[in-house]
Amino acid sequence: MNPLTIGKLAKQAGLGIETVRFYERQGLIEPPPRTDSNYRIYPKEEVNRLKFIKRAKNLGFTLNEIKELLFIRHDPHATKADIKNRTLDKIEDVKQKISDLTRIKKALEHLASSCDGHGPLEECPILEALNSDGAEHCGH
Amino acid sequence: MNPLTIGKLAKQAGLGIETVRFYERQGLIEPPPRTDSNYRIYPKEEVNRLKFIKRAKNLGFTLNEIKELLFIRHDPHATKADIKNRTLDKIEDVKQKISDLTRIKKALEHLASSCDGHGPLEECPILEALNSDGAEHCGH
DNA sequence: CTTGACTCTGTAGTATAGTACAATGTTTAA
DNA sequence: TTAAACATTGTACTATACTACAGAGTCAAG
Repeated sequence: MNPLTIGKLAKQAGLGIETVRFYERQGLIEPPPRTDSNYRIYPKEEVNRLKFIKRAKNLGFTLNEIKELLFIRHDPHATKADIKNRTLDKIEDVKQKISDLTRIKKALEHLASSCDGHGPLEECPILEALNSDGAEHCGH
Repeated sequence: MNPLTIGKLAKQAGLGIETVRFYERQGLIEPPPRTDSNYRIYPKEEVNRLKFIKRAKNLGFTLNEIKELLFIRHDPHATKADIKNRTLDKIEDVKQKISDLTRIKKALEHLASSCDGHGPLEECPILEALNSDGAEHCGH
């Protein structure tokens, strides 16, 4: 309906043209159809895939991990149980990340609120935010 | 009390020795004191800093961002208000990450539960997990 | 109908974050 | 007391993820 050239696609996704072609070479997006003059033409939904890749990268996923996320339900030889297991593994990874980030957030909030007081800045360093067990925090 | 050589430190943090020296060159950890024979000796707390770096990296922070997190309250020329503002910015970043991850988690949980049914796998792709506004999801 | 902005392929260069020596010196444990 | 297992500096190499051309062809506005 409103097919996009690579330049428009890249702009809408907030990426460079070269990056889009790079993602195609890496198998993160499908090679799109071409015009008679060999120009790539993309459906507008491709913008969402690129935005997903961009944000997932920001969350610490590598391009390979993102590829797995994108294609997890497309392996025709995998059983539902296989897919479920792989999905459950990924859910665990994501939960761990959320938990780590939540602790960083708490440490930062603690620091921010200590900027309101009159004494010196709290000694409680952000360091303690990610102690391996995530248990106690500055002893209060 | 129980100072560590670089090898023991690296092992306890789950990193390579070369990586620890690399982080020192990058300013992520302080150059430690040396023995008479020029060996680095670390207090055992240094393990926590390295573990923090490791996990923060896994969350999509670059080494420079991690450096900022680690030293945010150590700039002697910054006012409390400066530090507070920088901290509030970082809190916003972290909140965005948590929100993105929460949506990925929901999409994965949806996929996992669709693996239990008898029909074909849900078409709902993980793609929609990160639509820019994060609004609707598969229309159910 | 031309000029400027777009596209193509292919190759090469960059930034980040390590990783792996080589050549040498130190510690430790049999 | 000597061999292994550790440490030192310095340099070079790698993987990941772009980014920037060159040299060519294509499209769209004036």
